[in-house]
Amino acid sequence: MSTRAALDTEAYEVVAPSQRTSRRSCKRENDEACRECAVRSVSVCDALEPDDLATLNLLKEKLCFNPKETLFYQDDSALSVYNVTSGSVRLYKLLPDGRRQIVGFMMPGDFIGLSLSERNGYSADAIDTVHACRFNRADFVSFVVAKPNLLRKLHEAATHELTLAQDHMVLLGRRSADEKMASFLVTMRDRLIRLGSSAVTIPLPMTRQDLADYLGLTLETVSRVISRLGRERVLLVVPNGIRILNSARLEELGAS
Amino acid sequence: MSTRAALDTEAYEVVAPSQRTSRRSCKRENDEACRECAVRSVSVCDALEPDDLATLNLLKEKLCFNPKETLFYQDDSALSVYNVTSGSVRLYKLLPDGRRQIVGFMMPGDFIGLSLSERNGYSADAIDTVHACRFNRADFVSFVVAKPNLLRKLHEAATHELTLAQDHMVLLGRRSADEKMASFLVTMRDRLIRLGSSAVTIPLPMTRQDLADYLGLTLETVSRVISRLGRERVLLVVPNGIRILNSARLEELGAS
DNA sequence: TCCGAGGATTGATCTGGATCAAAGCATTCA
DNA sequence: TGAATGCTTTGATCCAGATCAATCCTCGGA
Repeated sequence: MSTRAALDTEAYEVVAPSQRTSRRSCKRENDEACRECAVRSVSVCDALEPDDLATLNLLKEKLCFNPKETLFYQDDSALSVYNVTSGSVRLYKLLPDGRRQIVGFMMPGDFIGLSLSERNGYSADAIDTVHACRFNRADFVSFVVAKPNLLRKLHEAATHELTLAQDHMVLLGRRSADEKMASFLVTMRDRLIRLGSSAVTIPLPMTRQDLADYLGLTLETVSRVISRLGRERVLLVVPNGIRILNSARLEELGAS
Repeated sequence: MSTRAALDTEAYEVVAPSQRTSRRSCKRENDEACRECAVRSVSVCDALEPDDLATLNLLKEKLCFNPKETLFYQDDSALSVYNVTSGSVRLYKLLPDGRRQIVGFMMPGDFIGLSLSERNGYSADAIDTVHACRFNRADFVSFVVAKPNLLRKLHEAATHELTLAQDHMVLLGRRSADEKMASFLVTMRDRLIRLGSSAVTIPLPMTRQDLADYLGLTLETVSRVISRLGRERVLLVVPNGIRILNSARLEELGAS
């Protein structure tokens, strides 16, 4: 059963998925080949030799999603898998009464659909404008079966995500609001550094509600914590992001 | 860096790992071949043909751990991977100040060390008496590389664990104490049913503190919730376990 | 330039679960 | 048989974060 109906009536407004009209502003850009892909080195595709990369290139469909547009819904049949090339995506699960837990933010180079399973375990929406490669799941699975290198890479990616999930459990189950925020910012900074950003300023395209649903807090608490850390000169709130002023203090708070 | 030092001085008393003396009461039982293994059908080994199973059999070492004995510590170099054949294991992460989050309970058929990575992402102790097959990690990795079937199975197991981890995040981040307990019991019951148990009574070999550290609560809250559900005739506390009396009510509370 | 909508912030108050404290209950060992 | 040890339960109180309720930006469109 899809959670689409629930979504439409709940607090989380989204844009309907898979409708050509809603993606009109973003044209297809299939001219860009996998071999020239900017995020290849940080994504699972890096496991492939030039020949196989060329084959993969034929399977891909480059798409663009507008802010708030939904890629797919939890429990729907999983027709596709995705590789994010730019922008940020929120992955989340909803309880029947509308409570939401964001289980991850996906960024350039991240692969969505590692489980290769029949149904989506969560919903996914674009936070800002998102570019992604889409693959038909069945085609992709067939391709993977013949490419042990790629399967190994997918397995590595899956176990890496599992490690992140376990860290997230510690955060949700055992940390205070301040620690949650600090830990999130430190993790985000390190992730951006790995993506090649200078990361003095951390861009936060998501709303306070998104942060709250990621950290297991309310949006008011997130706002208060950020304000307090601002007052303490640990960070500085800038438009669409946060600048870290006192990295040592933040790391101390977020220490794992 | 190992968290062993922290453990020794903290509230969670454990038995030192890898000392032959502490395992003296459990003799080696390498006579039991993989092909006759009771949990094979529910474990990753099921991916192997008879020939390969015989090879794996030579790699395995059947071990027994006493209650509270530690299999390995978080952050230590990962020398082995394990397949649990009987008993229960807690996997947990510790914060520097001793706060603990249990990230999973492993039961017969479960594989520990799916990530095949260099270091342990968590610590693991036996809860009750545990029997497990141990494999040298390097040997196991070499074996896997030549067996795509097994790699596929490991990947499936990893993504299944990821799904469980995501459900656990929802539980930790967005559910009340009652819902956490109910959801845990329902999940445990279904897991036992899949293992072939009747599961009218759910054995709980772990302590209230373990449950608390799994659910992101305190042991007092766990005790109070169980007492309340007992008073409401939803369940009955029995020695070393819980009997579900009102399954419908429990499922309603634990609904996802 | 003003207006409206969608965030974000801040304040006042409430409460679920934590914390502190004291029994209670089995085992095991002397 | 008693007493020590290691859970578990129950009670009293406290507090971090939730909830309820105004404002307060900020930015895009008229």
